[in-house]
Amino acid sequence: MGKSPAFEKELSTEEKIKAAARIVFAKKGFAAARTRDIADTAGINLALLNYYFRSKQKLFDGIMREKLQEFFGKVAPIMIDTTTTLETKIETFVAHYTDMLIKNPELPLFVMSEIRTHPQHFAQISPIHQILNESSFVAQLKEKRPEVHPLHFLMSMLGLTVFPFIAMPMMKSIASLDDEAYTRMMEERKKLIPLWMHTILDKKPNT
Amino acid sequence: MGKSPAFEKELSTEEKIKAAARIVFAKKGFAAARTRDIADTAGINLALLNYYFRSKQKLFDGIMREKLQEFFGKVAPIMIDTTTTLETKIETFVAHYTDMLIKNPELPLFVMSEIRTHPQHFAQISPIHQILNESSFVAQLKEKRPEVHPLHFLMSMLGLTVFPFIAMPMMKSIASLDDEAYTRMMEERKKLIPLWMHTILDKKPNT
DNA sequence: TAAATATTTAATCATTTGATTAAATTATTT
DNA sequence: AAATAATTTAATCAAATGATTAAATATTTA
Repeated sequence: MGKSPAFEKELSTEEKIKAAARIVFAKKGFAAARTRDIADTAGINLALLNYYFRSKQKLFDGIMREKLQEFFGKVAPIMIDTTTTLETKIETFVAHYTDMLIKNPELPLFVMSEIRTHPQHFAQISPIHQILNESSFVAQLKEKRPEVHPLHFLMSMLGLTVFPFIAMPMMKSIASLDDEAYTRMMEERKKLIPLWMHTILDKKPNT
Repeated sequence: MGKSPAFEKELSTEEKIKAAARIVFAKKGFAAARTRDIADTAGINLALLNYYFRSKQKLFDGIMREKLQEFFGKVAPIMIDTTTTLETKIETFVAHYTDMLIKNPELPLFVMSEIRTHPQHFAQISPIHQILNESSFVAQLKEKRPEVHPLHFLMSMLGLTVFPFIAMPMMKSIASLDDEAYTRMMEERKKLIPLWMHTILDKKPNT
């Protein structure tokens, strides 16, 4: 196959395989990714994949654990922090996630697909379940809007932040935008989303 | 394997195959779906799949075209309609999509995955590109908030409406909800999202 | 420096899969 | 009733794939 990515030098064979696996699994998913694809991308012999990782499935599991940790690992500390205001939490979350997803736009679809097909992998990430059960964030939401289930606001904040990355190819096509223009829109949303979240939180229905 | 779904009677063989294909492809995606899975689910002999559809890929393409049409086919008429207000458009869109996705919660992930891996399939759906280029909806957004790119509001409305279905397994797990409770939350959002969209549209930044 | 260990290679294999086929059966047409 | 067409079946096949293996090479250790 063609030239390997630039990571070919300086990395150990094991790290080369993982780097290649991140690329190929994110792009194609588990079933459509071939071990030959991963070996070619890593620039190594196919047998080494089994030598280091025992099987395709084990390699995938390791990459997925890492990706789930990357996706969810930082959200819990933001939400649990009792020293920050609700406004700060929202701004920190939106800024952090937008930056991470600009770097890894395929991550949400990758992670959500895996959670839908293998929910048991997700259940193992214990910090996630603290978000609703014992987080300062939820306590602050309940205090501000006790009549609305806090999950509504959580999924709205996630929807406003993450969905544009999930729908990125569609949105770029609809609006004829290139990557750079789309990234600029995502940067704009770092300011817009916290503003919107606060207007949503402040707005009570008229009755 | 096992007992076939209830559609086994009354449908032609061709329709049985398509119904089974919708189930298996939505659940597993193209690569992980085996033609034997589809045949078993349809309760027919494997060779009939090729007799009627020529190949797995052609069968998939037909189902995907149908699903893309289902996902996008109704949004354009809502957005292009020059006789309805912006408020009505938002309410109609949210109500329609929420109802559709309650019935087909795996549809957004299925469609978004395909658009990401094969954007050329999406490019063929011409009504979608009318949404930004010549729709009443966008004209109304520009009139109301000329200083904000209308794509922000489109992706926000989609994010608020569609993302909770993409993240449904995750959200159900986090909040320990069953399907029925989650569906009730989605119904609540039919009222909440239009309200939120209007507060977002009405809120200008303080300067 | 020899032995032990780790890594790598090319070849190979078992299994799975999508597709094909000849023959049989059923349905339709003449 | 016979001929034709459509549908179905069981068996089979070629290709691809994940995994294995023996042998060679490189590195480390005593």
